[in-house]
Amino acid sequence: MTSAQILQQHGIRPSLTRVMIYDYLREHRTHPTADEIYSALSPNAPTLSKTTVYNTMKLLSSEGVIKTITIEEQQARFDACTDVHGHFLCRDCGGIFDFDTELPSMKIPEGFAPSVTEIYCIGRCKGCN
Amino acid sequence: MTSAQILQQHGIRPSLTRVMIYDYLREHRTHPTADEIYSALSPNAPTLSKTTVYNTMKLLSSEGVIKTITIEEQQARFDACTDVHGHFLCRDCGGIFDFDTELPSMKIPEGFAPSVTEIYCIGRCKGCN
DNA sequence: AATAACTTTGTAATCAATACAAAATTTAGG
DNA sequence: CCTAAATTTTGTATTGATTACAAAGTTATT
Repeated sequence: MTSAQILQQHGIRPSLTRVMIYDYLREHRTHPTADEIYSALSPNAPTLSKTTVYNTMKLLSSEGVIKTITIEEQQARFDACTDVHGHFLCRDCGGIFDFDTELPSMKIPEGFAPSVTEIYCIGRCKGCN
Repeated sequence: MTSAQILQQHGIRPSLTRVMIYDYLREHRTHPTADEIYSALSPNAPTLSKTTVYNTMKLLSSEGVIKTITIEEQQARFDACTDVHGHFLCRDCGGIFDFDTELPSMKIPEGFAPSVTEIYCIGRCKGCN
C-alpha cells in the first residue's frame, strides 16, 4: 500500500511533504530523529522546514501511523513499523535495535484505555559485548 | 532497609545529600521530575543545587537503584521502585500510573545483554474517560 | 477568480539537561 | 590534629531538542 493511501486511511491529507517524510521513514528502518529526517530530505527538498518535520511526526504519531520512541532521554526517534516489537538501546554505541516480543499480560485497571504500548530494553548490544 | 544501606550495597557513598534525595523518592511514589524533587527539598535544604539532583538521579539510575522513566518526551521522571511493573501515561491529564504486569517473553538476539526493561502504555486514564 | 481552509515555513523562545570549574566536604596518612 | 588528596556539591553558562507563533504558501470550494 502506498504511503498516501495509508495516510488517507487515517484521515490525514496526503500532502506532498507528508508523503515524502512518511516515505522516508518507511524506507529507512533506522529509527531516525527529526533532525536526521530533516537532514536526509533537505538536499532534495530545499524549502523543507525542520518545524514541518516535527509537525508531521506529531501528527502521524497522534493518529497512530507511526510510533514515537522515547527510549533515549535526549531526543525522540520514530518508527514507521507499528507492529508489536521491542526496542533495544545499547548504552555503549547508542544503537537502537528491534527485537521480537509478545505483548505482556498487563493488568491495566478498569477504566484505563491504552492506545499505545511500548517495550524497551537498555543494555549492551552484540557488537559492544 | 535504610536508604543509606541500599546506596552502600550498590557501591554508592551515602552522603547526606544523596540519602535525602533518595529518601524523598522512596517516600513519594509520584514519579517526580528532577525539578519537582528539587523544589520539594530546597526549602529544607537551601544550598541544594538542581545540578546535584540531576547528578544524583543519573548516578542512582546507572547503578540500578532507581528507574528513569522516559515515557514523556519533555522530561524524565524517576521511580524508587525497581520491581517489575508498567507505567501508564494519560494523554489528557498527564498523570502517570503504575500497573501490574509480567515481563513479556522477549526474543532478545544472542549476544545482547539487557540490564533494564521498561513497559509503557499511553492512553486515557479512568478519571479522564 | 475569490474566498476560505489548511499546510508549510522561519525565527524566536522555551526549558530540560549538561559542561565546567570553583567551593565545600570527606577521607586517609603522618 | 593537620595537611593533602579524593570526592561531592554548587552556580553559572551553555547546549540543543522541541515548541510557539504569525506570515507566507498551497489547495479546495463556490
